[in-house]
Amino acid sequence: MTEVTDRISRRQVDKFAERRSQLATSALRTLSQLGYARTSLREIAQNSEFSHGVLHYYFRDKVELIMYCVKQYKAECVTRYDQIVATAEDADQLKVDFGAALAVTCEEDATMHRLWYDLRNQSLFEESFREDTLEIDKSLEQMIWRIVTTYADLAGRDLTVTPATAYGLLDGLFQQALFRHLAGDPTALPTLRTATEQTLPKFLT
Amino acid sequence: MTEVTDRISRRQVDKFAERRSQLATSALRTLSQLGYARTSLREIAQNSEFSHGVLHYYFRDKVELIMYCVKQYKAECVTRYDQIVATAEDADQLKVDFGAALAVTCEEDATMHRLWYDLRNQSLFEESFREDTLEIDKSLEQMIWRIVTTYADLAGRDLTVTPATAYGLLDGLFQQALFRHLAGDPTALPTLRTATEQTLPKFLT
DNA sequence: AGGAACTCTTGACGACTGTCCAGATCTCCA
DNA sequence: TGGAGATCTGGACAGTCGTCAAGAGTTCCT
Repeated sequence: MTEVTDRISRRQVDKFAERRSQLATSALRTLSQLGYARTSLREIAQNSEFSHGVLHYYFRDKVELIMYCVKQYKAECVTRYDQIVATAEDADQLKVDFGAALAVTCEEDATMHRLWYDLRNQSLFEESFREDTLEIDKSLEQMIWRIVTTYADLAGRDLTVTPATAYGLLDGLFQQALFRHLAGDPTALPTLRTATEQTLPKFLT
Repeated sequence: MTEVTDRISRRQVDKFAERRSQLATSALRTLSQLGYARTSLREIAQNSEFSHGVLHYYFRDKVELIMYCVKQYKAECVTRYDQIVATAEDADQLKVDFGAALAVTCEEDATMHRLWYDLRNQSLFEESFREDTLEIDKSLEQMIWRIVTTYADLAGRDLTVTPATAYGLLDGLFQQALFRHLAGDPTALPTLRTATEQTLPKFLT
């Protein structure tokens, strides 16, 4: 008896979770196109295959939906450069690969990155966003730190920056490149590559 | 005749400009508290001594009002560190003074800085914001460049960064500190100081 | 003193928002 | 196959939004 209802409820839970994820994907697409300030629940529903009422069947309110979206986005992000770390053989190659990877995602995922910066900024005004945003930011910092420490290891040198500083500096470069790229500046991405390659060595002793 | 009407119209123009500026100041206060997404014209008017209708007497629409606000904010910003540049006597002093000044404004003007980052982000979604935002960003870059070149001069060394890279890196540090400070992290401001002091030397040969 | 021009208030408008709910539709087990 | 529960629709709700305009109030010159 318990086995059966467990199986049932698990299936229902899975289906429930699947639809939540599906709706979150639609929401992310709309959010990344319009930004937080201009995205309404009706707009999200219109870009999905459901009506607007269903959003409140799967999410308590707008905040819960957006937070679910942000967390789903996080999972995609934090492992983005792990392969570069795993396959790097020397410091210079890691440096070049990392700069190139930054430029690639800056171009391909531009709207998602711009959404991330938008939502991170919203957390400065909307208290309910803050906790999750800080958690994601922390994991991004750790992701950068894996790159930087691997780079130092391969170079056989010590680091002169803290994890937070390394993340702050590189995030500044990336954000600047994203702005200029989205503004139509064709030099934004090459500049991001060279700036990254010139910055990483400065982290070493 | 022309003289008189000129005098009149100039006085009227001045009064018109004064009231615009006054309304923009109210708007900036409200915007910095609520953020772009949550600020309405009625809210702005309520935090001023006028009714909401007057906003459309002095500004064509919401976009023109906010752009006027941003430009007014710009004038306050770009000369912020000029005195430090003017009075600096050696590189180490400039380094320390600059880090301290960043930490001070990060604390005292926290809500205005958060508004700046909010509006700069909006320009990634709202095309009409872009031009002015890029212009302000450029002047901030030049402001940072004045600091950095003065620092290199006093140190008697050459620079290894472009103006854009120096701005991107330092802006990343500042933004990170602003986030953590507003999130209640008491180490944010001391960390900003030390990180700035440790970063500036990395710009030199 | 009168009147023209400027300034401001007030209320209205249509559109849009998040939320909720009654009921239609679907799924799936007994 | 029937019916219970899960899922989904579409409309209604009370608010808020930007915008506008009619008219009251003010200023200031002749």
